[in-house]
Amino acid sequence: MSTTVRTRFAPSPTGHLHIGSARTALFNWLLARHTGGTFVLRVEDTDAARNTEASRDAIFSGLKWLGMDWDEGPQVGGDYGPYFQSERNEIYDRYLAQLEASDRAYKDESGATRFRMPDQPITIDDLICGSQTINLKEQGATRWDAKLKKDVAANPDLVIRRADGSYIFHFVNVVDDIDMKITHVIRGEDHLSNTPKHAALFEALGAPLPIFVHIPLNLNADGSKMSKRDQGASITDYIEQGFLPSAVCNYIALLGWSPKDDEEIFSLEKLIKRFELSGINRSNSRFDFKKCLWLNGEHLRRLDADELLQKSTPFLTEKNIPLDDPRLPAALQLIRERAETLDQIPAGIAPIFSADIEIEEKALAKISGRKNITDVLQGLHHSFADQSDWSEENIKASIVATAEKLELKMGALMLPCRIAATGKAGGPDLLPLLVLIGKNIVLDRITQLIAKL
RNA sequence: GACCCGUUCGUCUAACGGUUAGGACACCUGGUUUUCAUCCAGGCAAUAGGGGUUCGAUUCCCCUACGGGUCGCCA
Repeated sequence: MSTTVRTRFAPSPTGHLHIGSARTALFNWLLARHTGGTFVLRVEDTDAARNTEASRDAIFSGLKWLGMDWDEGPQVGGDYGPYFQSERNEIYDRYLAQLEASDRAYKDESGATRFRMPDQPITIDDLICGSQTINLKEQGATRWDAKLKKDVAANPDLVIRRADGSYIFHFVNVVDDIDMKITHVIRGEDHLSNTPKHAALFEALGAPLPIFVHIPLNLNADGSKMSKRDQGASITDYIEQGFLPSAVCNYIALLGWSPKDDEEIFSLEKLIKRFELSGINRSNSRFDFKKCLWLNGEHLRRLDADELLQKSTPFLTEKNIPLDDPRLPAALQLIRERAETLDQIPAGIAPIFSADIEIEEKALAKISGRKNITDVLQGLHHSFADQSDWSEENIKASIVATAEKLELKMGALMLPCRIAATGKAGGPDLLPLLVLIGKNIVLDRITQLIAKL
């Protein structure tokens, strides 16, 4: 048996959990789960000035919300800790001593420690991008100055420790991957160009290279780079808008990875089963929120009643919809067929639970011009009032009877009836909705609408 | 600017030299539901451009264009 897969997600806690980072985490997590390996969470907080506790918590809770757990890391521990880089200085000191002992690192005039870049070509193999060879000493001898817009002379030796003793990303990243026995480094393609440097460090530390997997980046819908402020960039956007974690995972998995067949609605379990590194493609992708929305609707419809209630609860509470109302389960079943996100649920079923409704102007405009609108509403009112058993069948019978009396088609009465009862032109299936609202309230609302016209 | 990666319908993608270039979202049209949504059927729509290699290129090679990335004592 080959060695067990160990992957890691190594976020820097300097902001919220970005959707692109979430996807990187997901790919690492999926590979570990697919292969029965280990998923490690490591917090890269070596930049004390930019790290915040709030950000760290947002990342943890974001991962958990998405459904990802970690086998080693903060909160759960593990054999290769600590899992905060800020607590690993002794380990870094030890590895640094190793480099210094072999004269691969030295202190420069400013007091910072530099890694002596080897003067020979370094070749890395990337599972996605192929192999590439580069001479870092040659290429590092100049540096692009963005302001001057030209190359300037530079020291090719990599700074790995600041004069104040704190360590630099490239060094700690490599040391931790060695020390934590990471087998697959799955990360964004923005790190591809850094990888030869990392490979040089691995070599100097006498460690074998992990398998590098640089995944393509996600861009905005217009092709621009996705930054923190862009729509849908933060995982909290999805939480607040009522997306389901499984749908978000499903969608981001499909950005850059393909099962190679026509299946595309995946639960987390199914993703684990199907995920293969060979299904990752090479080109950047753009976000398509409409497809994400569609996928969310699909996941919403697959929820069982209990899950639906549980997922909807925060959104219902926010809009003061009573959780203990016996009509709620039926209402949720009614609305779930046409909701794409959880936050669309309360508005759709609010007419059942709130005493007052607001008549939308657009809706009103659709019927206010009709000649016989008052007759229609009065006819419905009379016929409804006569029903002693407020059932779907009887309501339908009332509508049909009223339509015949007025020499109209049943369809012509549905919209006025809907607007009277809910204030909206669209919504859940009307007959069961009327049942749930209740006879007396429906009658009152018809009366109120007549008064308005 | 140098180096690196990429480029199939508007978008996500399939097709590991031979397909009428497939699927999905979006969009459009019809049907079902006497409402709304679902659903069903159909339609629109792509190999960036130019050279090779080959009997045959979406597929392999080169050039150009475009997009993205890297070039920090940020991660």
